[in-house]
Amino acid sequence: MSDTEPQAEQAPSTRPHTGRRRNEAAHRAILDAALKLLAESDGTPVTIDAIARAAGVGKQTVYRWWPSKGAVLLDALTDRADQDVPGPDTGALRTDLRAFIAATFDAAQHSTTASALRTLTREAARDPHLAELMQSFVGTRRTALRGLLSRGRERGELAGDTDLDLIVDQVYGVFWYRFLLGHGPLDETVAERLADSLVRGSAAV
Amino acid sequence: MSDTEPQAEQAPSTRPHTGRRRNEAAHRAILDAALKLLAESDGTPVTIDAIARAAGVGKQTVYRWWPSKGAVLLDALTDRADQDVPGPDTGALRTDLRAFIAATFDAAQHSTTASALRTLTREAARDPHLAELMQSFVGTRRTALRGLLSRGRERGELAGDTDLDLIVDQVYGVFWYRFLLGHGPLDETVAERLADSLVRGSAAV
DNA sequence: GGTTATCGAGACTGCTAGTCTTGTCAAGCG
DNA sequence: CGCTTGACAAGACTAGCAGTCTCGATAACC
Repeated sequence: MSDTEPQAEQAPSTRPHTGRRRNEAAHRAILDAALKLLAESDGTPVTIDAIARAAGVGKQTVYRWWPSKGAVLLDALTDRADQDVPGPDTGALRTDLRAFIAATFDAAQHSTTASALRTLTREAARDPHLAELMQSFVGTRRTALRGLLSRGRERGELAGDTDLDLIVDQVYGVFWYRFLLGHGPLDETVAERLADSLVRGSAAV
Repeated sequence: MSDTEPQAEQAPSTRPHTGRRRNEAAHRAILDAALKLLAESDGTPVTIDAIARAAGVGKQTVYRWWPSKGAVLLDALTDRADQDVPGPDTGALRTDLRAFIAATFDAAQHSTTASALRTLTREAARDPHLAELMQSFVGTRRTALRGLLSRGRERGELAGDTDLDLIVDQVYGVFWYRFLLGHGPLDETVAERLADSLVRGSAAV
């Protein structure tokens, strides 16, 4: 059971001691180890002990820089994940929305990010601190989508009384629901169908 | 910290010993205690120890009848929750859907069920066994909704190539998303807007 | 050159799921 | 009647994990 993992990253004793200065190499090793374990474990929780062992650091070193396990995990994910939020502006709501949704679905397909995100979500269910951190991570994207919809409404592509927040939640609702349960596809076809029906459903009369 | 709870249900020593026969009173006491704790704890996990103590039974008695904590919790919820799935049939898809969604939203508003369901979901994130049990619980409702949509499509109220599963997931996606995060309302107005835009979005041409 | 902050390692606390133990009690069987 | 047996309440125990604390080593800083 103790040797099932590829075992660390070789770095344990290699890394030079930096005395009273912060050891940036250790910082990186922790993030790398966290991301690696997050990506490998499909669903099963990632422990701090495992991260520390894989990074070749003491647990105290982890807790010196991050307040909780959740913080480490989220940091590891955002560190690598493309932080750039899609903000397509093709001039037409339907195509903007198609692009946005497709990009969102696509980003979640890359297996490394996917299993990391899945694990992170599961952990967030128990860790309020992490849940809060994830809220702000997700908030950025929600805001971008809302802006995109708002532009469309101003151009008259959506009815003036359209509930934009509801549309945002329909998009992310479907996304998370399928992403977490995995009972239906999240491909480009679905993205287009969803975008089209959302626009039609709230089109100006 | 040990006396914050109303403390048990008085029954501990009151309940008569049934010797070699199963004690149905204990069975009920466990379910009642589980539901009560589930309803009281908003978010914070419910422990088996707490259930056993509140029911005045030994932990072994709990595990004699249920395989895991999750099984007890789900059993407690389904035992009380209205198991009847809404299946309105008004003759028109738009009104059927409005009624179905409104009923779903409404059922989740009753505080007892709501916090129980929320806690249960959080636990399911960590307990695969419970997650599986919940799938079948939820599956019944998904099937009912899909049937409702299918009827509408057959009546020509939806385009023939409509992706019914995507609509189902939009409904439950929005529901769970808002239910768990609580950032937006789940009232009748939202139910109607959602139903209307879904029908319009996939209406036959 | 002494102080000080970081480091790796790992012991330790506290919490919880699930198992095992013990002594008790009544039902069923002879 | 009296012994066996299964369920029961209580709680000790194991195992796993988050987060804290301790310790000896090391190098920066004054």
